[in-house]
Amino acid sequence: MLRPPPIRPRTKPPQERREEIMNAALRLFLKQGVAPTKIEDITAGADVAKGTFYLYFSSKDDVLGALAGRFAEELLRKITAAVQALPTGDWKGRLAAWARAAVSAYLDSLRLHDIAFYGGRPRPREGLIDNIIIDHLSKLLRDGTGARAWSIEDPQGTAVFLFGGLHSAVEEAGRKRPVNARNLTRRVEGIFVRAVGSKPTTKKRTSPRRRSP
Amino acid sequence: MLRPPPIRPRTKPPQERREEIMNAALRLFLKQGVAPTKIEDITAGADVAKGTFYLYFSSKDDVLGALAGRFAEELLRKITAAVQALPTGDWKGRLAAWARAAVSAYLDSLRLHDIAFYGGRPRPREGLIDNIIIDHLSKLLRDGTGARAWSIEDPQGTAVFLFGGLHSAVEEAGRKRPVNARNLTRRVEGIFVRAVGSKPTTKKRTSPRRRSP
Amino acid sequence: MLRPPPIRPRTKPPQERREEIMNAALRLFLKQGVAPTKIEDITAGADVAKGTFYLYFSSKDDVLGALAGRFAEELLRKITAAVQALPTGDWKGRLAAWARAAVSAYLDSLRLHDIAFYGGRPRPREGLIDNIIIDHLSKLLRDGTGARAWSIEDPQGTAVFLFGGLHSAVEEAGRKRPVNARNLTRRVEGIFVRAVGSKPTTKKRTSPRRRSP
Amino acid sequence: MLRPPPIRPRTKPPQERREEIMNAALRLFLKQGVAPTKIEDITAGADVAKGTFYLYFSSKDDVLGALAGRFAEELLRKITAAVQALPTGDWKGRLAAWARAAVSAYLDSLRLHDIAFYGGRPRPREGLIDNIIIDHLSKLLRDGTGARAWSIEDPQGTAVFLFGGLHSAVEEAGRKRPVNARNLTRRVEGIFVRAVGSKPTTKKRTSPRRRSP
DNA sequence: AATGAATGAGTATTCATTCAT
DNA sequence: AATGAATGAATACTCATTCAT
Repeated sequence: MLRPPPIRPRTKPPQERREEIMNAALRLFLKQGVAPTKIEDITAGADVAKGTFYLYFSSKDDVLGALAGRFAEELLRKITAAVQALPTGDWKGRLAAWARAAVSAYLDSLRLHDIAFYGGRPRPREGLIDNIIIDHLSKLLRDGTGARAWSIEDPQGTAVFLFGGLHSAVEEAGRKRPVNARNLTRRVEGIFVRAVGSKPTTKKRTSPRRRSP
Repeated sequence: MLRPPPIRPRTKPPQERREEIMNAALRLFLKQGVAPTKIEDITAGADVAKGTFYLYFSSKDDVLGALAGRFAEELLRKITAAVQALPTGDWKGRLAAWARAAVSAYLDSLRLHDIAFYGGRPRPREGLIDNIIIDHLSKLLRDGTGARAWSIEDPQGTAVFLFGGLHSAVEEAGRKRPVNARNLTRRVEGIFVRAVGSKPTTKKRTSPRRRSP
Repeated sequence: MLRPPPIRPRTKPPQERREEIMNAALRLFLKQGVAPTKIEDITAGADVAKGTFYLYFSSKDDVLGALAGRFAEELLRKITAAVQALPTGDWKGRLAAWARAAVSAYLDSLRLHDIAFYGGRPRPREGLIDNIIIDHLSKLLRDGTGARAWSIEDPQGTAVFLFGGLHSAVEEAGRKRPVNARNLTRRVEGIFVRAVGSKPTTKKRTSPRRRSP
Repeated sequence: MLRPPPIRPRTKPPQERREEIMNAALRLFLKQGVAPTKIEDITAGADVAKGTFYLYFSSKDDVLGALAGRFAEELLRKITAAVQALPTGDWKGRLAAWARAAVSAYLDSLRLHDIAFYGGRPRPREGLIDNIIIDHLSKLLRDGTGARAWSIEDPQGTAVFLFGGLHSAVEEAGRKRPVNARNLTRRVEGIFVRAVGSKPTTKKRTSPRRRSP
């Protein structure tokens, strides 16, 4: 009497199952976005029954969280390794290494992070509406370069960076009201100006605060 | 035949109705996030019937888009005004003004932008998972300040800004593959280092640190 | 151009729709029991879409409650009418009328009440397990009749009644603990004895518990 | 090879395991009702694995049945013992003993019986919808007492008993159609009237109703 | 005998969208 | 233009039951 060989073992180490489900979810989230992905898609992708999903996660949001956590851990590990490879004294080097490692890790998984954290709409509306703002900044940077006020190699990329940073800073500030608008503004303004390669315009401002002793 | 005068006019100028619906939607998106907001919530908030929504918009995504457009327009208007108020030659001033205006406009509507664009999850779970990464960067900045490698007043805020910028830059890059990883990395690295108050590390760098003249 | 005549009006007075759904639910609950009846069965029975159910009720339990309320109202109306038809002074007549009206109303809708209130299992297990207890009481009543201790026409029916009453009384008592077991016991005992046509065992009980004389 | 002695014996006498499962089920049925109790709750309560349940019972209904059987047996044993303790000739005494024993046994396990047999909804909605009917009867009994038509010490309790008995009688009748409505009505009516005691027990009570002091 | 991971049919519930009035 | 009752496809989630170990 022939018995079909048990192709797939009925049970697996829990951690392994969990990982498989997470991986299937990740794959689908990346491919089609979070919202349009149904629990059933995930279980089909992981080759388990629907109920099995709920043995490991309580909802789609739950996997999303697990995915985010996993990503953050890995990212931190990479960055830490990169920074520690440099001598303690080389601060700029370490900072640069930090940036490099982070960019690299993100590039490795590209849209993943965004997706994991923001629930990544299928495609942030082809052509990001922010664009009109970023383009405006980009033009300012380019014009300034033209006028030799500063020298920016890639105005568009820089504009994107600055805008993204600004956005984050304001959002973060909004998270802990009341917002000290003056401080926030000064700080952002300072980074903008320094980032294009100049000192913050200390001029007129009498003394908002600290003076060199 | 006497008709009691209609308390609420059954019809209104279309533009006005449209605005009312948008405002109701905005209010709700801000309060509870986009996904959990039902069309019916919006119409209830705008004090119109459910069907009326579809007279002005074709879907929730449609209002979201309209909201985003309106925000972007206003933002651009404010920034432009601020920049144009300065003399053409004052490039740094103009850049600073740009930043100021943008921060200010965002603060005006705080979470709005993020919500409108990212479908804002109810609240990125108090304490943004990115935090562990940002905290790491923050510590690096603080340590460097302690070691007088640079001088950062607000390491946490700066970390948030830099991380946000980095994130945007990578994301943007990912949008138009193939990514020139080398360039991207170099650019981000450069902004990081400049932002903390130094020139990009030209490697040859004789003096790691700026001295006050 | 032929238009199919609108057979079924798309909308109806809310109260009417609600009634139709309740009626469909009742019909099904009676036929197959509450648990096995799916919401979809109900909507199919009422010839409405599934969603319509939730426009009028929030769950199956909700309809069940509405059904119970409706039944109680009708029952009360019938009883009240019957009692008021008799002269105020005729107390026994009124009590008898009460009983008659209640029995009659229940018979009208037979299993309905039970179903509405207890969620009526499809069939209280053909042959009610209580039977062995009731049979025991029934035999006692019959034996007593044989011994001319009393005269009971229908021992089985009486046993059912007494057992049902006893059950209700204990259950009700259990509802408001602490239970005064002594009182409850005395009361039930008294009704038992009176119901078979005698006076309660006259009070003589001096001590709470029996002693040998 | 040394194996640590198993703390909990992996196997037990079957009868014992079975009892443990029944007890766990009973406890849960009493606490939260039958329907909301999951098989898994039961096995957790009995400290066995899910699969073990199916080694002893085939379904939830199966345990329910076993529980009911066990209860009926015990009840019958107690009643029989109580009745047999009295001399054969003392019929009223025996009837009274029957009632006492039954009440006592029920009180011992309070809600158990009802739950085991009727699938006891979590709690027949605090305040039994029947109440409006029972209250009506209760008022009639009280009024009659006031008018010295009879003397009922506890009108509410008596109403509960009579209503419960009536309900059972009708339900039982409905079980074996065709119903002889005339007989049923006469019988119930008779019990009602007898149960309140034919003559107004005028005895001790000086004034039937409260007077203002 | 006992376990508990895995299964998947069964169902309740939601909500964007339509359309007769 | 406005309404809101009605729709029903889409989906999340449950839980009794099985079975490989």
